[in-house]
Amino acid sequence: MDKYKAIPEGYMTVGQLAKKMGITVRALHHYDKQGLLSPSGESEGGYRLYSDKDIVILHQILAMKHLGFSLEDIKTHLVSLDTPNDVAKALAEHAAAIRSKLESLTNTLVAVEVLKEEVMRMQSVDFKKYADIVAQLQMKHEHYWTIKHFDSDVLDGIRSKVAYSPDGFAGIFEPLRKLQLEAIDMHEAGIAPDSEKGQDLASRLWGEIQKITGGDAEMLAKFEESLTKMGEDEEGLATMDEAEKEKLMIASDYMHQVLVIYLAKNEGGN
Amino acid sequence: MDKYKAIPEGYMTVGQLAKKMGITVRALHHYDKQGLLSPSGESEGGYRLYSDKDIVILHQILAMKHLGFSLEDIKTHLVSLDTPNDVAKALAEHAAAIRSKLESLTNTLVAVEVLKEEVMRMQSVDFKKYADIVAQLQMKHEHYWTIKHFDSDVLDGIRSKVAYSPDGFAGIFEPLRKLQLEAIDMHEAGIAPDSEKGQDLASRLWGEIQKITGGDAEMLAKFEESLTKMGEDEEGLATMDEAEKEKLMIASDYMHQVLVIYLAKNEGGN
DNA sequence: TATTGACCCTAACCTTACGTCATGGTTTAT
DNA sequence: ATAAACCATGACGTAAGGTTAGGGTCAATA
Repeated sequence: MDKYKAIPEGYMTVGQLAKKMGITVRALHHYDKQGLLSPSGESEGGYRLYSDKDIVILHQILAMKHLGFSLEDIKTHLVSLDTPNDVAKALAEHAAAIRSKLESLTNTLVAVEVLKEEVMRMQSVDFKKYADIVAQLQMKHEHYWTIKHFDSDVLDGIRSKVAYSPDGFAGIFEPLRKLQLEAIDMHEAGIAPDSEKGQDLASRLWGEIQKITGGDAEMLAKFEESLTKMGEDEEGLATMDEAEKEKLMIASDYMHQVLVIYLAKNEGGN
Repeated sequence: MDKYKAIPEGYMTVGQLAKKMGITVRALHHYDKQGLLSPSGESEGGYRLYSDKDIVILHQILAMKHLGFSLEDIKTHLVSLDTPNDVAKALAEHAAAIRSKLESLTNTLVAVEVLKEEVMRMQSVDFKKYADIVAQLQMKHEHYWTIKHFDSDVLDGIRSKVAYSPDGFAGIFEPLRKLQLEAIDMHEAGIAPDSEKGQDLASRLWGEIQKITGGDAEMLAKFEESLTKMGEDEEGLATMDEAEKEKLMIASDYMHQVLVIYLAKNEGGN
């Protein structure tokens, strides 16, 4: 009655294990070759024989895969023999990652539906709108104080970039945000804007600005302007607490100083 | 002041377009070679020159890509010259797909958090639990009346499969659900269970059952039993309306008849 | 015991959407 | 004219297996 039974004691072949776990034989072969799961037994003819111990490991592999880990990451985790606390920490981190994915997927959903409405209402298709919608949804996040006071022309000009870049908004503005934080640190450390470190910051900052504006002259000018007038806008600042506001102003001020010197020195070059 | 300007009238080179849209030059090359977007101009030296018309197309490409379409699908849509209504329909379909992804991602999130709690509480790691949690979340859906009355041992035995199969629950039970619908149709058409068509259904049904149970004898028996006693369970049926209940019973009955004959004929074989 | 059918082995090429060189030509500023 | 910055084509690489191909192995049957 039972086709699979006479195979060695307590062992399963690839096919049996695959069926049981809902994966393919090829996947098991792959995991073996990649060193993720080598069966603990072998038949005389060279068949892979998996034991219960192997199944436990396979469960871990599949669970982590379901969580979005790459096989390579899974492998290192398997070797690292982590304690329950480590596991809990990793799970918590992953939960956060999933949450942000959920958020961006939700944005996408909204964008699709808004676009659909547009298409039906206007009886015409304009996919450029899609980028605008996606970008605007992403820019709404209060979290990104980085750009609160940018000229709206600048923001308009980069919508496509924000929408289509692999990591969306963050992918574009995260580097800039880091530079802002650096600027604050340097200000607090009393590093002079015309010092080597200050000018190094300026150089990287200018590079980022170029990247973001795409070298477009008009946008470049407006972008610069936006940087220097950060903090003047009362309305936008209303939602921030004092500490944050303070930081923003310091960063803005320091970046401005540093840039002015940098650009004066490198007028023609670069 | 503007580095890029002396290039032909109203044309951009790859690099300029790439910067503007936040993608890479390589991607544009790729789209060209795949026949998705060939620039409408060319310089004497063989440079690709993109016009505004090309940008419109690129917007469509990038938007659809963001929505999760493959380049190949995008290509067919681009040539199909769809009307606004077609576009709206496609968008609606995609919205549904996104919703189901959202749902499964939400499940994943819950599973991760529950598992984390478990790990912290028990101070031990058991990844098998993960599959159980994920599977149970998926099985909660009322929608799947297919399996409402299955023996709980059967359900226990396939949790890993449900959790890890690429399309989750649906990936495993969708074929079975289709067979149920077929059974109803055949019953209504008055096709005899021992006719050729009836036995064809039986054969496919048996195949599915084998796939789901993985050929395990014990589970196979229970699965069969579950099929035949569908509809007896009052509690589970309470949430269905009459029409659905009726259908379920018809399907269950017809499938049973068909299977009994099939198994009697193919006792030893197969 | 020999055969059969279901299963297993390894090897090797295929897939997506580009990233990343390598090599060499083009444009434009100086 | 020459360099800097851009562009072209070509070819190989990636992740996680899918998919043949060619050929052994296992367990049951004749």
